[in-house]
Amino acid sequence: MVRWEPGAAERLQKAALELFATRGFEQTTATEIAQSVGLTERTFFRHFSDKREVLFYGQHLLVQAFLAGVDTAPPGASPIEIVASALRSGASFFPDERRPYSRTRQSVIDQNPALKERERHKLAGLATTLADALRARGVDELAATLAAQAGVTVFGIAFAQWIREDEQRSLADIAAEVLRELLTLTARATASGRGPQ
Amino acid sequence: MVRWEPGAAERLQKAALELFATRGFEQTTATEIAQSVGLTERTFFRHFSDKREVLFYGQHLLVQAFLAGVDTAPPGASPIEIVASALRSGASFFPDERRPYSRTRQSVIDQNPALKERERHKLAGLATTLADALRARGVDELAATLAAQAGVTVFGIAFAQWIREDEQRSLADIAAEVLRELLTLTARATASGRGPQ
DNA sequence: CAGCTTCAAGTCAGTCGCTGTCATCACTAC
DNA sequence: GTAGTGATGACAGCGACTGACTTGAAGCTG
Repeated sequence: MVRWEPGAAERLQKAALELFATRGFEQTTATEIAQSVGLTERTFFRHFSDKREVLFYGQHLLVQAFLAGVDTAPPGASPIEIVASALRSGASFFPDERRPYSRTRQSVIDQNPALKERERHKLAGLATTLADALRARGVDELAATLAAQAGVTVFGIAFAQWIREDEQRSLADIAAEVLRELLTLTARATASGRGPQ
Repeated sequence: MVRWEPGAAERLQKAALELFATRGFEQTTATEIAQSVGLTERTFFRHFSDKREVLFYGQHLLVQAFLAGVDTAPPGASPIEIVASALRSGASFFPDERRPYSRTRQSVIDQNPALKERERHKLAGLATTLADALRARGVDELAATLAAQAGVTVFGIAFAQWIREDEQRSLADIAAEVLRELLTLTARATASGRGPQ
C-alpha cells in the first residue's frame, strides 16, 4: 500500500479552485484545502509558496508558449512582429475547450483584490521574460521592454474579451485584432504631427 | 495638553520607510513602526489597510496629476495625445528635488517581491482610472484601455530611468522620449505590411 | 532478506499580519 | 455640565506561514 497518492500539487490545485469558487477565497483556509484531499496544511505550503499561488500553478507553461512564439518568428522580423508571433503561440495555450475552466478561475480572481494583484504580478513577470527573449534576439533594451509590455497588455485585454459570455472568436483572433487596434491608435498619433499642443 | 499628536499617518509613513531602508521590509514588524512614533500596532492598521500600503501613502495625488493632464488636453486631441498630456502632468509630480527620496523608496520596493507586486497593482489601478477618464472624453472602450495602458507603461519605464544614478534629464523629458520610441516602434510595424508571416 | 537511504509527508510550536470589540479621554457643542 | 465625537489603547483571537524534528513506505545494496 502506498503511503501517499501521487500528484499532490494537482489535487490541491483542483480542490482549491473548487472551494474558492463555492465559498470564496478568503473564506477558505489552507487547512481546509489540504484536508479536503487528505493532506495537512504544512504540505500545502510545501507545494505552494503562499495561498494565492495555488491558483497560478502551471503558469510557466504559458510563458514557455510565448517564448516558443518568439523563436518561431522569422529572422528579419521587427520587434512588434516577433511579439505578434509570441501572442499567437501564447493564445494557442487557451483552446476553446478551456474557456469554461478559464471563466470560473477568472471569476474567482476577479472577486478578490489580492488575487488580481498576483495575476498582474504574473503578467508583469511574463512581460519581463518576453523582453529578455527579444533582447536575446538583438532587439535593443528600450524597444524590447516596450514591445514586450505592449504584447502582454494586448494579451490581457484579449483574454478578458475571450472569456466574455457571448464571445465566439478564438483567443488568437481577438489578440490579433487588439494588436491591430493598438497599431492603428499609435499610427494615428504619429501621422498627426509632432507632439500634441 | 493634547492627547495625541496630529499627522499620525505621515509620521508612520516616514518612520516605516526609514526602518524598511535600514532593516528591510520583512525584518520590520508593524508593531515596531508604530512604537517608533509612540503609537500602537492597532493604530497603524487603522491608517493603513496593510503593512505594504504604508509605502504608497499619497499615491492618489499622482493619479490626480494624471487626470489633470487629461483635462488640459485640447478638445480635438487623439487618445495618444491626451495620454501624452497626462504623462507631462504626472511627471511634474516628481520634480528633481524628489529624486533622492524616490531612489531610497524604490530600492526598498525593488528588494521585496511583495512590494513590487503592490507597486504594479497601483500602476494597474492608475491605468484603469486613466482609461475611465479617456472614455469620459468620448474615446471608445478599446482605444481608451490601450492608450491608458501604453501611457502607464511609458511612465513606468521613464520613472525607472529617471531614478538611475547617472540620469540628469527630467522625468517629463524622459517620458516624452520613451513615448516617441513607442510610436516609432509601432509605426515601423504598421508600415512594413499587414501582419507578419 | 536485513539494513540503509531517501523523500514526501506529518507533528508541533511559534511569529506575525490583521481584525473585532470595548474602553478611554481630550475636545466640542449645546 | 452633560452629551457626543473621534483618535487611540488594550486585548483576545484567527489564519497565513516557517523552522525543526519525526515518521514510514519505497528503493537500493550486499
